[in-house]
Amino acid sequence: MTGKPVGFGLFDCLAILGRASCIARINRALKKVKSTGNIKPVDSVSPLNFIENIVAEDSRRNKYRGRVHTRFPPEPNGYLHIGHAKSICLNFGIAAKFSGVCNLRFDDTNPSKEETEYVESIKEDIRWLGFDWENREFYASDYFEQLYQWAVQLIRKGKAYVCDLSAEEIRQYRGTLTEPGRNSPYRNRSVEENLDLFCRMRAGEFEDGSKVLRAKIDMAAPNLNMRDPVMYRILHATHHRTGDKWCIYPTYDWAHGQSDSIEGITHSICTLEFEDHRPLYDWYLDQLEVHHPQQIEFARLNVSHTVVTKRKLLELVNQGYVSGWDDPRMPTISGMRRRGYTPESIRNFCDRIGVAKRDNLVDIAMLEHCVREDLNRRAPRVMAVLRPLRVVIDNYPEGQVEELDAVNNPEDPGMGMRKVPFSRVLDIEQEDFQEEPSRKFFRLAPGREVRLRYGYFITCKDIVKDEKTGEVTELHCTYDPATRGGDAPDGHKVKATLHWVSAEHSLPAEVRLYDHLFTKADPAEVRDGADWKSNLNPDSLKVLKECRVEPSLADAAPGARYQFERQGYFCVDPDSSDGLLVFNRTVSLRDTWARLQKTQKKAAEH
RNA sequence: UGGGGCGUAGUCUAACGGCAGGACCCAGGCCCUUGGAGCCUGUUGUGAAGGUUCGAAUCCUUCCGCCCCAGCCA
Repeated sequence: MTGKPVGFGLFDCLAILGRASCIARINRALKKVKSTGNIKPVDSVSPLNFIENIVAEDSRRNKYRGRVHTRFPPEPNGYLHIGHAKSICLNFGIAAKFSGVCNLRFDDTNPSKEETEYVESIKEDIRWLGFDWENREFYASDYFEQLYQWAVQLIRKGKAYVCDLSAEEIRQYRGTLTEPGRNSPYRNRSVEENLDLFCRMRAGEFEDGSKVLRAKIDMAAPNLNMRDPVMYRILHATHHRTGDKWCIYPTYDWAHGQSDSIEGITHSICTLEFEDHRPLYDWYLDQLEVHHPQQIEFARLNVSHTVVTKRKLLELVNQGYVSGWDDPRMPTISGMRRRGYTPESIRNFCDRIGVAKRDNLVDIAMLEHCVREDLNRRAPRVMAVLRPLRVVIDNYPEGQVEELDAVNNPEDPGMGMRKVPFSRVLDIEQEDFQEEPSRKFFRLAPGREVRLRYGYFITCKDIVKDEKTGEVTELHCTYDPATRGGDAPDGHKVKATLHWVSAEHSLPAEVRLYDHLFTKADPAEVRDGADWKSNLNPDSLKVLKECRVEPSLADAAPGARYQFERQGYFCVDPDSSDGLLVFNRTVSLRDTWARLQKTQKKAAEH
């Protein structure tokens, strides 16, 4: 007998059944006793996704000596978007979970599309999201010499050749999905000739497009990627890092796997479309007999009512449909940052949507939920009137100003209190008054009493209208001095509480209201022949210039986030100047009244 | 049509031969000085048909549907 303890605890359970199954059992058991006991379910550890399961298993079996090393490999040809955030969270997250590290590597193999500006923005965005690659900042262009030497090695093995076919001819020789390709007439050049030609390609003796280096694999392979893929092309272009040192550049397929290998990556995580390329990467690595990372593919993220491909985002920027990569309507990290999203909310979103292999279209409501949830806990409350309607309190002493106490955040008493000035002339929200109140509208109307938040109960006594338009321009009300702070001593209740600002003390502000960028959940869904941009939402931006905000906002700094009570979360835009605050609406509050109105309207239509 | 992948509520995702669970959305209720937040309740699901099994989302067979690949882009 060994000296194994007799007790049977959680860890034995874990060891025998596996973690996930064990937690499921415990939770099931707890659910049964939930009504009787005060026990919390075990949910502190979110279940592992399928990639993490693979890594966990590799770790357990001591593959790569238990080492876990991932990388995030962007091409610096555009700004990062929410889809990249998913990949970043995945790669850095796995490294963190399994005590490994994650590299940042720029896959900069195409000088004609890549720029330093993109490199800088990518680094800023990853840092802002909260991830740290320490000193592991790499570039595929760092490996150009090694890649070249490896290409020479393949030529020597008779596994690569210089081909003089034009791009068009290569396409024709490649065959189709159903028909095999034909061998290039240059496929059987001697090793010596290939070596000489490849060397002269590097030396700049040939025109762009006149020659390429190709792997010699199998022109009849059912996988098109194996039909003698191009490894090097001639490109007399200036590279953002290597300048004019090179005039031949490796293709992504030739560079990517070896770059991972050089960095000692254990798990190369990428998106589904590279699944077909894996046999090619494996072939290269096997021919070279170098470290062989394991590639695992997952489905890229799609989000409803927006587009998440760099190509389309670039098009929106270049054609002026948005103001730039950081337009707050863009699903880019920089756009979302400017819009007021927090890194925490984005990371949380990436956690919740999970990782799998099936195509997906995540409802943008999930993203909005995540940022509301975060900002609800953290954003200080403040009062702002977006579309002002003048209210005069006739029985309030002229010239009197009271400083009323207001709570900064009911979710967090630690955020303290502030003073808000109250006076005889106020502004309230236009939509908080109806002359002829509709069904279930319980805000201000003639003869009705409501509460002004942190202020007094007021009753609407009279309406002033514009003689020409008939539009209500001013309300005359009376207040009940006994209700200061918002409570009636006799205990009587009012059904509505309105936000307000003091006309004399409030500050002017511009507010930018954003809606979904596209009207359709899937912008690609178009009637025959129409462009995806025809689904652009014409009302995705509304600018309100007559807004008034409470004076405590005077020193609000760009980037600061607030909840405008009863309206939503707003973020100070860098466009703000000394005289004028500019706010972006990050997301509205959940609005049951608006939803009610919608259903009422629908019911009326039918 | 060749190759590669994928089908679990309206959406996303768990369950690894053993009670189909969670989140979002939606609907209702409680509470309330935000029609906010919070709390409670509810509706809806294994693409289809066979087979193996005491037991199938899970294994097998057939079928159906969707996505990716014919860049010297990544």
